[in-house]
Amino acid sequence: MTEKSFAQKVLAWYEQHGRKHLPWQQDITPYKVWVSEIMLQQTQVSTVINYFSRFMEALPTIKSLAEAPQDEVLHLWTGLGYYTRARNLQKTAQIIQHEYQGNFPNTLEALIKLPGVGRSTAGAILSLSMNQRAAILDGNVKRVLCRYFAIEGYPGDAKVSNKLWQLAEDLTPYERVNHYTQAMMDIGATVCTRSKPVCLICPVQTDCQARKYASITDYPHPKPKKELPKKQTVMPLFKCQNSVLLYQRPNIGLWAGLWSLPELGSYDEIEKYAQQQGLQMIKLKPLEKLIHTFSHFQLTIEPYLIEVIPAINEIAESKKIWYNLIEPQRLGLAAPVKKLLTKVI
DNA sequence: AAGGCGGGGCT
DNA sequence: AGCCCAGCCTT
Repeated sequence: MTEKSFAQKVLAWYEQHGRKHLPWQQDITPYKVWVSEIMLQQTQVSTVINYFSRFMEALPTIKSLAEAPQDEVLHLWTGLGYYTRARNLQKTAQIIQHEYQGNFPNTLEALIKLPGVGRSTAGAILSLSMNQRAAILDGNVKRVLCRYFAIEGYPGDAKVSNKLWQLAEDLTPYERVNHYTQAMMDIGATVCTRSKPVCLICPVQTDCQARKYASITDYPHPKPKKELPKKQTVMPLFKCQNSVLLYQRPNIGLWAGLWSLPELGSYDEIEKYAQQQGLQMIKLKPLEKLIHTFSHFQLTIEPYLIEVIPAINEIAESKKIWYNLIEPQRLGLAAPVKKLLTKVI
């Protein structure tokens, strides 16, 4: 006896555990599958059940949907979100009504052209309602495949997505595609869940690569964090005895109202700045660079510790202070500034 | 508080 | 092609 194929295992699982009593699985039609798929794109099954039933009661046919007032369609959609989908739903119903004599097209190419129907939804309609061999790749299936094959990379990335589609199509059986498709979605939704997957009851656990390496929840890889824009600044710590020169930031913008070190564009500006402030530089020592991450950018701080002698007739300014490191004044400091100050005591 | 979801629309 | 968005829900 030869080893069962992936699809055979999935189909065997479907017999026992697959969902067969959902409202859109009764007296299956392309219309029901389509409406349910659009709803399921954004909402979980338990919620969709009620919306779906109400929707079908009010608009039981493509024709009724095509001819309904838009307000009626949106009313039935209220609470589901993504309202352009409700509008697309009606647009597509009108196209089917007028250009396809009320019958769903039965090819991938034609289905994909319908507004709101992409490759995955088209695959679902073909396989679930027409038992045509077509693959789907919704979030559930993506997760199952990413884990089973330990797919590296973010599934939203085009290269990774192409790979997943290829695998999804290769695995799709020639018989009982409808059951296979339903089973894949069910496994993703009930077994191979995002967190706490129940591998022990999974029909394909033995060959699952992610499970093999005990790294199930490492897959699918998360969306890579966008690299934050990088900015640089030079911060001189002008030090005289136990005090460092700080200045107060304006009341708007970054670090509003907090006290900070001077922020200079480059090392070359230090001397000029010191001169302006009437500071005589005695000794200069570069400190270790400091990276500070904001929500929207990353700031690399190049600090320099500079011993200075202030001018005799130094002018006091309200926005300027000699901050005593031994007996610190009580005032607000920008976080990285606070950190820098602890290093020079 | 962040991230996922399938497709559309913009660059 | 790659990026961002929608609106609600889960984690």
